[in-house]
Formats: sequence, structure tokens, C-alpha cells
Amino acid sequence: MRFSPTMLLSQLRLGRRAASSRRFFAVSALSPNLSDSEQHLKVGNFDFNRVLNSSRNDPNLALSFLGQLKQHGVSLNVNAYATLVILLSSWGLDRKLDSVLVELIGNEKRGFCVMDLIASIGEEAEEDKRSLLLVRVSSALAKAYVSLRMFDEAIDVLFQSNRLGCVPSIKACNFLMNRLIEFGKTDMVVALFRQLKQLGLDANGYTYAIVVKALCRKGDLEAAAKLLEMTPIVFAYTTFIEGLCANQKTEQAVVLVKELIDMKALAGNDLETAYSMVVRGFCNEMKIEAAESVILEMEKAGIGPNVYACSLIIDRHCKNMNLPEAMGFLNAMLEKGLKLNCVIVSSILQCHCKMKEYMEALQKFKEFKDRKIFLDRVCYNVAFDALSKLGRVEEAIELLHEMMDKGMVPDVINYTTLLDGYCLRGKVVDALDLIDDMRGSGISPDVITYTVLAGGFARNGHAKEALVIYETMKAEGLKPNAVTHNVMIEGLCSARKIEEAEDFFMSLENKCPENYCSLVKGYCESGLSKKAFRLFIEQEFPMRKSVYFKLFTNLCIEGYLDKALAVMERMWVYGIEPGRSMYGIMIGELCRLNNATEAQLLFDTMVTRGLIPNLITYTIMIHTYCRLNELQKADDLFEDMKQRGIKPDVVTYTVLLDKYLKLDPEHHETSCSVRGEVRKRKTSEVWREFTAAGIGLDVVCYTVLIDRQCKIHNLEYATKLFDRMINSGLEPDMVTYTALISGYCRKGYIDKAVTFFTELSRKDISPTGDLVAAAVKIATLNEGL
DNA sequence: TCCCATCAAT
Repeated sequence: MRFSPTMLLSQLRLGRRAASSRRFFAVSALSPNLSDSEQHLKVGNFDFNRVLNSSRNDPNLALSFLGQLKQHGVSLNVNAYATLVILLSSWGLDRKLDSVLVELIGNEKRGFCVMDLIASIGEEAEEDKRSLLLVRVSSALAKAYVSLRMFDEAIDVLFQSNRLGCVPSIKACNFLMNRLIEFGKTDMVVALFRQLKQLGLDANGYTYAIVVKALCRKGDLEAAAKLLEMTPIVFAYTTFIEGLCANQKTEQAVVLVKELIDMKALAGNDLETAYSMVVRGFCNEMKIEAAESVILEMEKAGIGPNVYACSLIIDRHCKNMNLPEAMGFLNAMLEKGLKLNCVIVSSILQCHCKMKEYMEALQKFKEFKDRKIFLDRVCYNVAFDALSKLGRVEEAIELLHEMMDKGMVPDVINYTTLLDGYCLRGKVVDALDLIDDMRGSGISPDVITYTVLAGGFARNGHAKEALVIYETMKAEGLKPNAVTHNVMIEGLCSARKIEEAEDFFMSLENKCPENYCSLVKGYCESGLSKKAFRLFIEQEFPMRKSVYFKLFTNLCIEGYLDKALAVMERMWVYGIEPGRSMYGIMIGELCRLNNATEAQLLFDTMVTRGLIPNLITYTIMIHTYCRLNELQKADDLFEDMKQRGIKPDVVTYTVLLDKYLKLDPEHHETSCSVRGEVRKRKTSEVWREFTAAGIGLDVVCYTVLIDRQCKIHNLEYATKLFDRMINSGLEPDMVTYTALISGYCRKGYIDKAVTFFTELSRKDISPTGDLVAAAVKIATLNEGL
């Protein structure tokens, strides 16, 4: 019987139909009852080498033959592999060789030790090609192990090959070292480097550069510098420059660059690269001015605006939410020949989103599109995000189609953003459909995708489904992170599924501080601020500012001032500065309770800590002192605020005016004293200042004035004020009417009072106690008539 | 086989 690959292939095809009749092949799929070992073909002494060698001029044929064999569970023996490897190597099919080796390593049933292959190849290869081949194969083998992240085995290959008398190539070694760095195994690189001599290997320039890189990654800049002295290779210096930048030593990198320039060791493209690294370093160190000055330096050296360096600077400005600076720099660079691209555009769009200026982001997206600037899927993604946050997910989907029509393929981030859009709108079913679409186009959801989805379901009250999603995610081998747990906890809480949230929280094996924060926030979210406080006060670690703020405001709203103060005190303990608004809220609450002492204490604390109270806080304090008849303190604060450049507004003036008017001797018709005179003077002083400031009067202010006129029985003027108020477009409120009606009643002008009362009742203003009292008064007076 | 590649999702 003569064997040829084609024959075997046709037999295989037949074999699918009648496997049992075949001598050589048992197709596992058709014999499910066989044990694992029996499922594999008993190849016996079948001469694969002959088959392979017979097709040595037709790689495709041989490979498809082997492919078919593999499908049927046939394993090659070590000699067959050796032949195959030799052939692949002679055909120059390096990539195929790599994948065959990867497969070989992964095949646990191969029945021989991988290093046997080297020995076998040594035996089978032709004399003149042997050593070259062995180097090639051992290198490929090391690479194969590296690609499987089996680093120890890869290093072992180097040593074993050496033992078998073949020296692996330094290239393979460099490759291995590079990958080791990629996976953070810098110590292994250094160890391997020390053993190179033992392996009979000579480090080349690349090796030095790689080891310098490894040392820099480790943070051992000194060792890197020392090693650098041993090599004159320029690109090793650029590696070191990069290392300095990555270790927050960009300043030193700059010095080195200058030295290298002076030594004429760095010029042209290499120099541009080094400068770009320095720019990146400064940007990472938030030294953006220094970064910009490097651009000028580059310009002096005749290097035009480098698009990467410029993009980094623009992006830094954008991340700092400093759009004017970003645009200023961009425009300056555009004039110098920089070309606008989609990366820069995306930074700008993203900046708007960060500042919650979604409309502006969309506007600019459209502008750039109209200007025919190519926008990539990152730019589209920012637009998706903006639309999603605005609740316009349908438009985002339209945009997705537009993007796809332009030939761009959406990635997992695009899908996740859109998914979030659906979840924000509560359209969880659409979100699930989108996951299907996504899977359909071959993209798997990642941790963030699942986090968005689980959070979306939780927030929308679908507790059970959220948990199913959470479990699915784990079942797919994805590891939920703290954020995943947090969105679950906070989502469930905000949907008032407190019990579910607590159960979920309890189920977490390793609770991190962030998880506690989320439960605190969650309790707040569902109005359980006391519960939140209890949990909060037990935790002895600093939290994010937003947690304190949320808990604090909720406690204030629900009137637990002492607890809110305890939150502030906790912040001081951890050296976290409560912001102006927290102080403001607390001062306001204390003032509401007329606790001016505590309020003043907090006010002073705030000032001591360098925070200047705002207009509202000042006004609240002034108002409180007025209420408590501590006019001197009110006055002092009033002067203080003006000195700080805070302009009093209509409310501040009204508060003071109201107080002074009430103290005015005319108010008490008969009394007249020196003290009264002072007050009178003060009243007109405030009034003068008020009108001079050109501030328009509001309803409350008019009402104060009207009330005043009513009280001193000047009803004519009160009515005049009332008319003026209406003419200036203001709508009188209950208090205004009450003041007027009471005034007219007091004077006995019942008709007038009734007129105003009916005018008021035609309007849709709900009566207050005062007004009811006025109405009763009117009724009584009418009776009297 | 080296340095560099910038922007987006919880």
C-alpha cells in the first residue's frame, strides 16, 4: 500500500462516515464512550517522517494533513515533530513554526519531554545545517514559552540548549527579557543578564538597553546609570532618559539630554524622541509649564511641533479642566505647523464632558466633523458619552451606526458607553440586547462592561437580575473589582433595596474601605442618614471627601446637627479640609437655631483655615445677629465682608434695613432718645449705600418698606410703594398683602383692606397664619360696623 | 530583538 497525503486525506473524509472500519483512525467525536487514552489514535510505528518528507515541497499539503490528524486526536511522536520542525524551518515558515511549538507545549499528551525535541532535531538534521537549525529552534522554543507566559520554562530552554551544546541566540534572549519586563519580572531580567556569560552569550547593544530599562522599571536608576557606562549605544541612553522620566526625575532627564546634545551624541530623530519623552515626563509630573518650555527648546533646535508631545500637553490641560490654556497652546502650535488630529479633538471633547458641558462637547463634535477632520472611535465615544449623560441614548445609537458606516468597528469601550446610556435611562432590556449585538460581533464584555450593567440593573430596582449579572461575570472568569461592588451596593440602596444591599455587602469576603464608603453613601441615598452615621463613625480610616459631604448634608437636612458636626470633626482628625460649602451649610443650620456662638466659632475656624466665607454665609450671620439684637456684631460683620471685597446684595441690605427700621424711634411713635437718633442716622446710611450700589429691590425688600410705612401709618406712601413694586414687574407675595391689609385694618380703612384681600384671594397664593389673622380682624371690624 | 506613539467606558 502506497501512502500519500492525498490518500490519507480522502480516507479521513471517509472515516467520518465509517470510522470503525479504518485501520489507523478512531474518530473521537464518533466514539464518545472510549476513555481518554483510547480516544487517541494508536499510531504504532507509522512512519510520519516518510509522509512528511514526501510532501517536503508542498508545505500547504503537509500542514493540512497534520491539521486533519490533529482534529482527530492524533499526536505526533518526537521524531515526527523533529521532521516537521526541520521542514518548517527550511520552508522559512517561522510563524507556523512558532505556533506548532506553542501547540506542542500545550499538548499534555505529547508523551515526550519538550527538550527531547532539540536532541531529536540534532540527530535528524543534516550536518551542515545542524547548528544553525538548533539555534533557531531553541530560540523559537524559548519564544513559544514566553508567548505562553511560561517564563521559567523559557529560561530553562536557554540553559538546556546550552547543555545540549547549542548556544541560543542573543536575539531570543533579548526577546525573552523584553517580555519579562512587560510582565513586571524585572528581577528575572537582571538575574538572567548576570548569567549570560555562563550561557556562552554576549550581550549586544539591545541587551544593554533592555537591562537598563528593567533596572529603571525597578526604580534602580543608579544601577541603570552604571550599566549605561558600559555601552556606547545611543538608544540605551534614550531608554535611560525614559526611565528617569518614568521615575519622576524628568528634571534630571533634561540635564542628561543637554549633556548628550553637547557631546553630539544625540541629534535628529533620537533627539526628537528624547524630547518627547521629557515632555511626557513633565506632563505626568503635572509640570506643564516645564513641558511647554521643552517645546520651545525643541523649536530652537529646529524641531517643529511634535504631534505626540503637543497632544500630551493639550491633554494635560484638558484633564486639568483648563480649556482656555489647552486652546491657547493648540492655536499657537497650529500656527507653527502642527496639524490638528482626532487625538487632540478627543481631548478637547472629553474636557467639556469632564466639566459636564455635554452640549458644548456635542456642538464641537459636529463642528470638527463638518470641518472634515477624521474623527476616530475615541472621539465618537466621547460623543456617545455626552449623549448618554444627557439621556439621549437613541441619538448615540444613531451615531454608532454613522461610525460603522464610515468603516469603523466599535470596540468594548464603545459598547460599554452606550450600555451605560441605556442603563441611565432605565432601559435595561435594551442594554441586554446591546450585549447580544456586542457578542455577535465577537467582542466580549469586560469587567467594566459588567460593572455598568450590574450597576444599571441594581439602580433600576432589579436586584435579582443584578446579582445574576454579577455571578455571570465571575463565571466568565472576570474578577469584579471594588467599583463593581460599590455600584452594586449604591445601586441597590438608591433603589431602596436596603436588605439586598446589606446582604451583598456582607457576602463580600474582603471588604475594602471603599465598600464601607459605598454603604454609607447608599444609606444616605435612601434617607437612612442615622444608619449611615452609625456605620460611618465605626470606621477608622479616612474616606473620600464626597462621602463626608453626602453624609453631612443628609444629616443636616434631617436635623441631626450634632452628628453632622461629628462628621466635620472626623474630617479635621484626618486632615481633610471641609470645603466652603460644608462650613456654610453648618453655619446656616446653627444660625437657624439661633446658636450664634457656635456659628461664630465655626465661622472663625473657617477663616483661620484660609477659607473666606461667601456672601450668603455673611448674610446669614448678619441676619442672625440682627435677630438676636446684637447689632454691633452684625455691623462688624457687614464691614468685614465689604473689606474682603464681598459685595452685599439686596438680601444683606434688606436684613440690615429691616432691623434698623424697626429700631427707629419713629417706629415707637413717642419715644425719642440719643440712641434712637444714632439708629436713625444708621438707617439712612444703609439706605444711601444700598441705593448707591445700584441694586434693584426685590419683593421682600419692598415688603419691608411697605410694612414700615404701614406701621408708621403712612398708608399713602405704602400704597405708592406697592404700585411701584408691581410696575417694576414684581409679584407681591402673601407677606406683602398681609402687611398692607393689616395696615389698612389698623387704620380702620376696611374697604381698602377688603379690596386687597379679594385681590389676593383671586391670586393663587395659599394663606398663612398672619393673613388668616388679618382676615379675622377684618371680619371683627366689619361686625363692629 | 532597542527607544516613541499621544485620546474614550464603571
